[in-house]
Amino acid sequence: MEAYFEILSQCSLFAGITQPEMTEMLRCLEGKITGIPKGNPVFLEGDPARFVGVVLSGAVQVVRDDYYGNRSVLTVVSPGGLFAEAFACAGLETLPVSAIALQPSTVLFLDCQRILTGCSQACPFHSRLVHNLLQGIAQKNLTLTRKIRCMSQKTTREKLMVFLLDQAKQQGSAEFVIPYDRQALADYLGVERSAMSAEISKLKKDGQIDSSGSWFRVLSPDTGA
Amino acid sequence: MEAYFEILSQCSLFAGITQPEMTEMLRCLEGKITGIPKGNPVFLEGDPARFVGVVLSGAVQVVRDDYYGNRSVLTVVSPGGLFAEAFACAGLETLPVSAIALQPSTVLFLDCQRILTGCSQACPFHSRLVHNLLQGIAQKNLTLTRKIRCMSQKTTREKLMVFLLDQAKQQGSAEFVIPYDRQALADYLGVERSAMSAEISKLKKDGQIDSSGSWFRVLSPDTGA
DNA sequence: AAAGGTATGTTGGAATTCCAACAAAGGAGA
DNA sequence: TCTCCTTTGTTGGAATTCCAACATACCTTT
Repeated sequence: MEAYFEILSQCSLFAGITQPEMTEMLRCLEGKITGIPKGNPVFLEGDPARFVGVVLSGAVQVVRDDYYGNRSVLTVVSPGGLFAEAFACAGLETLPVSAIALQPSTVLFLDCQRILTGCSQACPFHSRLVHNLLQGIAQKNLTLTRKIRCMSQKTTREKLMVFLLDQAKQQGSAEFVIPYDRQALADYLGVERSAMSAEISKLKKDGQIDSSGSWFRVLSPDTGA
Repeated sequence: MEAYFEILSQCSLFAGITQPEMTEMLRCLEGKITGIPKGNPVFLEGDPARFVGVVLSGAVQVVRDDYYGNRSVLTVVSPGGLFAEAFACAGLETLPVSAIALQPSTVLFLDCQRILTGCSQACPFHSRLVHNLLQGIAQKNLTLTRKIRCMSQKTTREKLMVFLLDQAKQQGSAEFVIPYDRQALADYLGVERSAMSAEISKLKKDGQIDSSGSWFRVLSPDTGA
């Protein structure tokens, strides 16, 4: 278990927790480490949603089947990544998704109730763990909300401007660098890359923004005042 | 404070907590009840994001200003509703939004750290409170994810089908009733109401679905097998 | 039953987006 | 430096969506 300390320390769930604390904690939580052969399920839709998973090695793909059984990939989780935490914390009885090992993988399962309830020994790190869990889910909440705000705009131009103004506000400056290339930005906004590129050009021509690569500047609108 | 028991008991944060427990808890948490005149701010952007708010009476509007100062309404919170919880839990130092009382309102503020940390008296209801808080945010997470899954589809038809298949799966039946009228559904999916109505008609004509009002049935696709 | 109002369905042209194909601009490696 | 490959920008026609206007259905009130 100690072999995975480095990976675990990168997991948001264990932020600010040292190795000795972590080993004690894992014992206390009765965390279970399981190896899963490539292509095998980590869990299946309908399984009880009791556990959060941490990928220790390999890669795990979370997939969802619609009513007809058409499968779509939701996420791919790398070592250090957490998964299924929202389902467990939301109080779902069963999982609405499946997870499959893309490579031979090692996964740490933690009982969500055990994380929340705290142990009889009043282990002092439970509150930290809960804090981390809550913080992670709340942050994801904010990123999802931001994305929806962009995607809700009607036109590509509006989606872009909402995104860029949000970045400017977040980074506290009219000049900033975005963490996406054009294709990733288009995917994020839910539009066509080429159409988006064209729109960026138009925004530049119209004097609304300036940009070069992943660098942008939003220009003060001429109020005419 | 007891006057608000009925409202508080409807708040997701206090689910499963009885009145005597609640009064003890509020004392323990040092909850502060404040009256806010109509039109006055409940809090302003930039204020420390330490508190979660519960509307006890009136109505509170959460608004966001973009980089240029254009204001947009994010939510309107009614009595029993929780707000600012994601910001406080995500660990933001300052609030990225403002809140304004639409009517003369009463708001209960709770220190988020105090909720999470637990009190020295080992008040037995803290864990329930944390559980409720986490569960609420996790559930919101799932609803946001669902919405994004629909909105990410390219065409109105695909958005509709993803939504309907998701409903069928959630409700465990090919027949179900949706909790939206046409306008609300269009807003949810981010499309035009009239275009969506037309698309529903087409889907019916194509034998993909059957519907009447808020009742829908998704029909098994003819696999040709 | 009539009238008014609201929600829903339908339609046609304007506007926008998608799509595919290609051009241009870098970057990495030989 | 040259070549190959990836990323980004540009363009035109096809497809889709928006928008506004109107028709129809349903519900409530009188």
